[in-house]
Amino acid sequence: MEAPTTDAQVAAHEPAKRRQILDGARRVFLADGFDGASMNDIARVAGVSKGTLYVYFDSKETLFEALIRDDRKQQAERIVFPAGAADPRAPLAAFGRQLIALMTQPEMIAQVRIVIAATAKFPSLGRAFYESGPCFGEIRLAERLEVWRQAGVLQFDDGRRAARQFIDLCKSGVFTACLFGAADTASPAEIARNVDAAVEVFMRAYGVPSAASMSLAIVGGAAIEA
Amino acid sequence: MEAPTTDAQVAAHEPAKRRQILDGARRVFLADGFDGASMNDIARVAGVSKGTLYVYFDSKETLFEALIRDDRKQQAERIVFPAGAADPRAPLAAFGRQLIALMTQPEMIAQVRIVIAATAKFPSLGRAFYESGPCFGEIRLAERLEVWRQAGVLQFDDGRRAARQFIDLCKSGVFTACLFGAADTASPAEIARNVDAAVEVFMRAYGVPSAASMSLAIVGGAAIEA
Amino acid sequence: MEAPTTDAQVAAHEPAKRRQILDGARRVFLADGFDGASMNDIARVAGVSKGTLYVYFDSKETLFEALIRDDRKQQAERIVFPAGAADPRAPLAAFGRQLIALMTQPEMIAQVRIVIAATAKFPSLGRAFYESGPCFGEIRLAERLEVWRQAGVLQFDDGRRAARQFIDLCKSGVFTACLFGAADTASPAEIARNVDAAVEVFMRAYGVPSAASMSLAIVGGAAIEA
Amino acid sequence: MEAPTTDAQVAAHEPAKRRQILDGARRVFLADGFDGASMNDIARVAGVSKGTLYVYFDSKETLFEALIRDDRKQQAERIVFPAGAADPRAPLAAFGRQLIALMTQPEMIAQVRIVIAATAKFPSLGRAFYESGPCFGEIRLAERLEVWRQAGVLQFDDGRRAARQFIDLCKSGVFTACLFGAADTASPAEIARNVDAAVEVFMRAYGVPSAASMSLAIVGGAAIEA
DNA sequence: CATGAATGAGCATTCATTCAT
DNA sequence: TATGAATGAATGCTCATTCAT
Repeated sequence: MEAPTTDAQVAAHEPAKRRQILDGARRVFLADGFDGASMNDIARVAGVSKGTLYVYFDSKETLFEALIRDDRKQQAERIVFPAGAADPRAPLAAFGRQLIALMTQPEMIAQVRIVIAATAKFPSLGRAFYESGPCFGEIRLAERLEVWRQAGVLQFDDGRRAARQFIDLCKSGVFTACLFGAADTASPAEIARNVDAAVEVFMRAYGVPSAASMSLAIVGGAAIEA
Repeated sequence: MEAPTTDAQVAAHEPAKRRQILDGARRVFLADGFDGASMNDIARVAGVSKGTLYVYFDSKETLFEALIRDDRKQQAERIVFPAGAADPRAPLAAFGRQLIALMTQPEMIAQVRIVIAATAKFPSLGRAFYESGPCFGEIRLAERLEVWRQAGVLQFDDGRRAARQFIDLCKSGVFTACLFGAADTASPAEIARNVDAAVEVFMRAYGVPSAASMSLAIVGGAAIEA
Repeated sequence: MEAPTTDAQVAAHEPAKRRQILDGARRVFLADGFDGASMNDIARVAGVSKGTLYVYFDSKETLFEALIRDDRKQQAERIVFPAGAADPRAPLAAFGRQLIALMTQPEMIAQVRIVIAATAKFPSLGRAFYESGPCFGEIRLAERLEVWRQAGVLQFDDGRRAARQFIDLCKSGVFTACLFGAADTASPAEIARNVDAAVEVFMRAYGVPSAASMSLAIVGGAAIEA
Repeated sequence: MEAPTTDAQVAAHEPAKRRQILDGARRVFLADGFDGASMNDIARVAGVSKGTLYVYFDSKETLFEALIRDDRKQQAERIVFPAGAADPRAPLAAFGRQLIALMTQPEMIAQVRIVIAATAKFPSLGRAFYESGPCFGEIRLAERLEVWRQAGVLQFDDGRRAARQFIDLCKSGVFTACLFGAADTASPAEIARNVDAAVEVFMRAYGVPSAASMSLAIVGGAAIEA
């Protein structure tokens, strides 16, 4: 019933108006949810007529999908991954704090909620979100961990798993609470405490202890940062 | 010219019919989402008239809340927490496997999705779910960890945080993937692998190196990752 | 579809419970209107079950009709008609004040409103109300006027018309305003002013300038309009 | 995420369609009453879709109010008030006959009934009706009476009250009977009789006895006017 | 290409009435 | 006789979508 939609539409029509519609749609969808949002509201907020909405997007569902996919593309680039350093602790902590601060922002929570809800209806959408979000961050972090492993300050078999575990340890307790509305946001102090605990656990599990690493560490700073 | 009811209705009338309605409602809500479910459908699936629905529950919202709360109550009792044992590894692993198997069941995933979606609209519901679900498990696990701490096999400052971290390490990578539809379910093998890794990380972070294990640990880096 | 209802039901069942139902029905109907009243509310306010309602009355309409007819019977007896006196002015004024005070009571206004509304649906009910209310008062007043006419202090051809005109002059300006919600009630002062003006107009139109009153009237003009 | 509209909608869109809706609404409301009328019926009778109803009017209530207000506006203009003339009798009688003929038309009776019923629910509507109907006529008539008073053919203190009394005398007996369904309409003959009686009473109460009548009045009328 | 009036199926909810107990 | 749970048609209202302009 659709057809070449996806690609055709991404390129179709005035890109400026397309963007304008998506911006209006984002505000309304995030505020009211997929079902709660009405095309009327979206048209009004976007400043176009209802008819125009249907020129650019075949249906409410199509518009929603396009919106989520577009957003993902932009957000992945906002995160700064830890630069190499002799001791992973500080960079990991900085990365964790940054990540959790981003993830617990109300708009991000709203978006995650709506995507999770939509996944039941549009499985491909949830998958796309997962791959460009959690998965993407995991891969990038794993690349950094690998550098430290090669430098001999970390040891693990499965870098992806270690990266994932670190991220989940950082989220532990703050993200889930926000998602279920048990907390509105996480305060910087709370985030810091949580991330520090995560770093501690992570380092005990994967840090190379011993005189060996110590002696390495003495000279290792330079080698590590890759 | 109205009535008190609230409590009367929560517990009201024929409990069998109440259950019958909740069972129908569960099927429809999980299949179609909160907004997607129609009271008409629920009545049909439950095998009662629309009017009867409103005799037992004041509104769609009320019915949904009752459903989620009831389910929570039942599910909390299904989990068996690790019994005391000299070595925490096996009990923790058993607990983790059981927990993750439960959490990655398709119906559970569907329910979590719908609750997260509903949290945007009814924050109290999300909070209730969080408290009787994630939070509850955390507290119970923390109690067990405390036993081991007093037995001298674990050491930590904050038992709640440790418990939460263990659970998040178990979920790491499988639950989130299911939630976003990136995986349909987790295979027992996958769960086992993930939970074992979680136990390993947890024990390295919080385990007390006893004389026995210490000798292992000296050379144990290699042994561990298996 | 009914049958011997009216009479059968008037006599049927426990008269005490019948009264109890009618009392509850009155409160609800007057508060909420015919359509606004629900049989549920009536049952609750009357303190009987919904089923019992239908044992005593065939339908909501039947109950409503019975209620209005019963009420009419009682109210007609509340009015005291002017006793004979040499000069009609004082008795007429007293009667007028009493009548208007009764007619502008909020409950009476509510009842008149609901009956007028119901007349569109149940014409016989409006007619019954009219005959036992306005019409009845008119006839009784006409009887008194006739006494004065025979005493030679009033003169008119059509006693019914004169009576009706007097009543309408009394109501003039206060009753209609209440009926349309332009006034909540009429204050005693306002009623008195209006009734006095009515008496004045009525006496100028129908009073016989007797020798006695004439001598008064010669100088009395000033006294009158006060 | 809503709109201003109120005024926009009162006057909004195609005036022709607005009129079309109001015409349909009038037929249904007058036939079935406010509660008895369904928006579905109104849409069908008006020949528009239910959705269109709500484009032009925010709610059933709004539609009803607009209908009543519009009708009022038109009807107020239909009445011709008595022109000045030396003798008020003929103009007053003509005015009275015209007014009562209008007020006893079945559609007018139906509308008055429905407004009175609605007043219990929407007091502002009753008040608006009163002010643009009874009140308005009263004021206009009082203006004419004043002309006669200045010409020396009528005398009174309170022109508004006199006007109101004249109107109520005209209505006396016919309007109330129609309202309660005790009469279907008033025949021209009946109206004429009633209005003539009203003029008679009114002139005796407020007329200045002319030279002609004065000789008669020498013993009565003159004294009266004070 | 853009508009916004029009559509009508669909929704949550209410309520007069019935009937097994 | 009295009950109140159950019914299901009907209600006011919304909204994704279409289409004439």
